[in-house]
Amino acid sequence: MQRWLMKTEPGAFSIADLARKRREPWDGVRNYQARNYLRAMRKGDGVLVYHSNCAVPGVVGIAKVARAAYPDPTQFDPKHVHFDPASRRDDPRWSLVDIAYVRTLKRNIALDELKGRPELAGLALIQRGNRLSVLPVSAAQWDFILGLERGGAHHESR
DNA sequence: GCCAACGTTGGC
DNA sequence: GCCAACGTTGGC
Repeated sequence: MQRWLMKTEPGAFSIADLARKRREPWDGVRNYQARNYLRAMRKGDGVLVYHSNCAVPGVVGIAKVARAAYPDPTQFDPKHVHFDPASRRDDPRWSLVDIAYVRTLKRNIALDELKGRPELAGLALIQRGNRLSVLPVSAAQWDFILGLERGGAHHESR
C-alpha cells in the first residue's frame, strides 16, 4: 500500500463533507506533478486529508483511494471552473481519483506541529514554498504523523 | 529557448 | 488581505 497526503480547502470541501458523502471524486487538480502522483495511485492506497488555506492548517482525517486514476470530467465542461480548453478527449490532460472516507482524527494535527520534526524533514508538505496539493508520504512519515494524534493538542507559541 | 508578466497557492 | 513562492504563458 502506498500512502499520500491530499490538501483540500475546508471552505470548499472539508473532512466533514467527505464523512457525510463517504466517497468523492477528487477533481480539480491542475498541476502536472500532482497529476502524476494521482496517476500513480492504486485502489486501497492510504490518504491523509489535510485542510489548507484555513485558520489552522493541518491533517484532519484519513481516507483511501476507492478508484484509481481516470480522466477528470470537469476539464471538458466549458461551464465548469476547472474547464481546460486545451485538453482533448482523445488525450485527456487531467486525471482524478475517487476517495473514500475512513475516519476523522480525534484532533487536528496542525502544520505547526509537523514543522521542525526531523522525522518529517523529507516531507514535501513542510518544505519551503511547496504548493503541491497531492504528495507522497512514506510509511514512517505516516506512522509518525498519526502517532501525534494521541499526543494531545499542544501548540507552540510563536 | 529565454524570461517577463501574470495567475495561483496557501501560510500568516 | 498581504505577499512570497512558484508554475504557466506567450512574445520575441
